[in-house]
Amino acid sequence: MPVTERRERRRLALRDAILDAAQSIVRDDGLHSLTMRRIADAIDYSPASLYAHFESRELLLAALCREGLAALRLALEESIQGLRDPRARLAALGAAYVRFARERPEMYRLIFMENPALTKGVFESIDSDDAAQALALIAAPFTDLRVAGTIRKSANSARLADLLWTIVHGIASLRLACPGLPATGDATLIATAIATLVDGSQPRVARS
Amino acid sequence: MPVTERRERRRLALRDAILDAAQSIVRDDGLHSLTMRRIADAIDYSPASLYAHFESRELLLAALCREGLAALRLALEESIQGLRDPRARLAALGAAYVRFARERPEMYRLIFMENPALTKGVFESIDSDDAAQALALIAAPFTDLRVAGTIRKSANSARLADLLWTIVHGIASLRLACPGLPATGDATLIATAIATLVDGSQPRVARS
DNA sequence: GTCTATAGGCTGATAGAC
DNA sequence: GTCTATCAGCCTATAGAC
Repeated sequence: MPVTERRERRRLALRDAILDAAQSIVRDDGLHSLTMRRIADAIDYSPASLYAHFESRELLLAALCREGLAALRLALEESIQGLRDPRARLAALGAAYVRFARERPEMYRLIFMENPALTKGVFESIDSDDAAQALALIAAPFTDLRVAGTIRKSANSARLADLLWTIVHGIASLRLACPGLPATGDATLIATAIATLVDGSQPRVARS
Repeated sequence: MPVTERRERRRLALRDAILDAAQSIVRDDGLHSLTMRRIADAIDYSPASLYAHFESRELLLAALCREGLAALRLALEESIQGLRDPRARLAALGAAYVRFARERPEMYRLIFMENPALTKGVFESIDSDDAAQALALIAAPFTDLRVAGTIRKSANSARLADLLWTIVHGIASLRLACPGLPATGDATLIATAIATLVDGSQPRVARS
């Protein structure tokens, strides 16, 4: 209620407006169209004003990146709401991951394909353990499968999760990079991946 | 020996020199440092001269991209020289693929992570069926395994090859994008991938 | 084919008035 | 905090002389 608090709220609102505008520009016209001038135009401010809220374009991109990563984690979480079967959860997670990349390709590019320094910085920034939580989301079903005895006791669920992440990232980034390749569709790739990851980790039995 | 032939040879030599210079710049200072000016400086010509050999920067990049793709295919071919065991060939191919991306990160970026239009154009250009041949290289061992009865008759080697490509591309591009993630090392990821792809495709047997 | 010169853009960021 | 004006730099590509 004090004046300074009101001011602070206004300040944050403008900061959000800047990030929202940036997001729209990235979504509509791609990452390389995101210039300070274009953001300023979109919110009807002068380019110079932006520097009162973000020290540099680089830091603005990092903030955008963090928002995107949080959105990705949310999409993954929502995808497994109500699913109890571990295999079904893996399938849902894989599909949701690839769908996110398809629906927001430029955001996915920003997070994972643009600037290693940016990506690394965001993944290391403390308030964004979104990454770790997302990976934990993927690892949990593998642990369940191991406990249930579907896959062998020696199976390493963290390693399997890393591998599944690698696969869905591979699918997503290949789609964004060379549309049409590989020829096998998303759903088939994901299904084959999960089937072989699980079957290939079954308890060993004697074979004829 | 006619004059025109000599001239043509000189012309091609200069074209190669341009591409070589471009390659060095990309390798040393990254893709975004590759400007017509810098190439011209490197070969001691004026920037304008380059346009006598490449219509535009875009077409120069496409030529560079094709060279990179050919080099990748060559690296894959060399990696399996003398290897007869299908599993060993798969392992070698995977390792060689990821090594290529690690050793020439900016080239890998150019081929697969930079500009979808560029990548698509290169993959569609007729003289670069390097892509198809590289994929065939990966599919062959799976076919051998099927013929040998190690994996089941219904296994689709093209699909498994697509999946393995997706995996190694996933590894490669994650390494370039966020160094250190995932925590599992390249070799382990590749080994786990191949082991599960093969084991997960074994003939089904009765289980206790 | 190669040159010089330059057109015609764009960019991120800052100084200083208000 | 926001503005105007601008710095200082980069870029691709072309015109026209030789």
